[in-house]
Amino acid sequence: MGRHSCCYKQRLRKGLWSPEEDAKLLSYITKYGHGCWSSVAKLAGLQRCGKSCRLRWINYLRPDLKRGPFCQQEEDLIVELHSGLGNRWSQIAARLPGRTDNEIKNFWNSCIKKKLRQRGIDPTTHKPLAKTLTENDNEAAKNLQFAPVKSNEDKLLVQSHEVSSKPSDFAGYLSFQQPSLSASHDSCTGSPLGFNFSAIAPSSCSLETLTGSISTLTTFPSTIPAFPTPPAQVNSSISLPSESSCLTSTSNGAFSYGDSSAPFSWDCGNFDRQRQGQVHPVVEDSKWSENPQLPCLTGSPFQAFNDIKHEPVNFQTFEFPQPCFQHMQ
DNA sequence: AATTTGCGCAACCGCGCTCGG
DNA sequence: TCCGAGCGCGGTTGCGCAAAT
Repeated sequence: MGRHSCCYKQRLRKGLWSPEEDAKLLSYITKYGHGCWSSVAKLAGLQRCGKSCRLRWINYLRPDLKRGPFCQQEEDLIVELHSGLGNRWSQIAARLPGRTDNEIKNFWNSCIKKKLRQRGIDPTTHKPLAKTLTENDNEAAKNLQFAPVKSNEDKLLVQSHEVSSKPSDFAGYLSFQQPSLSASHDSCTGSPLGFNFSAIAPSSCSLETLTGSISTLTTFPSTIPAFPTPPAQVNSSISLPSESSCLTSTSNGAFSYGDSSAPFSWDCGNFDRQRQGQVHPVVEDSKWSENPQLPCLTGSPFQAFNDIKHEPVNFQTFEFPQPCFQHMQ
């Protein structure tokens, strides 16, 4: 990446156009027409490359530009044309008088794409997102309740509130690789609440497709109960909240507190479901560190994904001996 | 009131094509 | 046939503003 070669060589201006530059270009082209763009720049007295002048004229100064928001008819036409032409914006623009390819491209990327996804349509293929599911899948999934917990570029975490659902149920509804699974439990009673699973979409499958596959299985709740966000810095001991959703046991018996959208989560080691109570987290300033006052053992380090910064985070598992747990009741 | 976040849009960038010397 | 300049296109970036926190 760097300055466009022609601009660099000739020390030409870049960036936003000033009203004076616009006036010069408009005045020149109105009088003489554009002809060769590289000479337009010189003859109009502009410190710009021809390419920049051409773009400014086509996308902004041209007198036949329509401007203003797209109407519904235009939007429908864009969708229709895109289904046949794909991302050939200039060809699409040729069918919409007064609109530029750039304008249509921006409108597509910022608005139409979103609308199509909301309607369960893949904006690339113009086909339903859940095309991999069969009628049987949808029928069988009717009784399941899903709630998306958090998604990132290639990973989807979904929580089921249906107690009776089994991990194998979820795997059956996705034609992707076997998702990794863990159970969630009520922190007070220890009774199962459901399962969490994360599925990693293969490269051939977009996140939208994956999300769409799940969203068509059942209706998502309009609001997802928020997990409490852990404080950024913890100096003293804290109590595990009593809300069942805050405590999630994992397959290896460890438990974690916090949700995947928090900057970090706490994984405090083996948790005895019968022994709810207070623990002393050893998290400080978003990083794990060992609190010397606590008699904890360090386990194997592992890696998680920080959904805020979109980068991997290294974690350390801490195993607390029994005295670290104080009964709530 | 200050800061952060999200979004829309203008402009840039690199690639590929065309055309003339 | 080759080469370079110019042009057109689609993808991407980054600025500025408004909304949210």
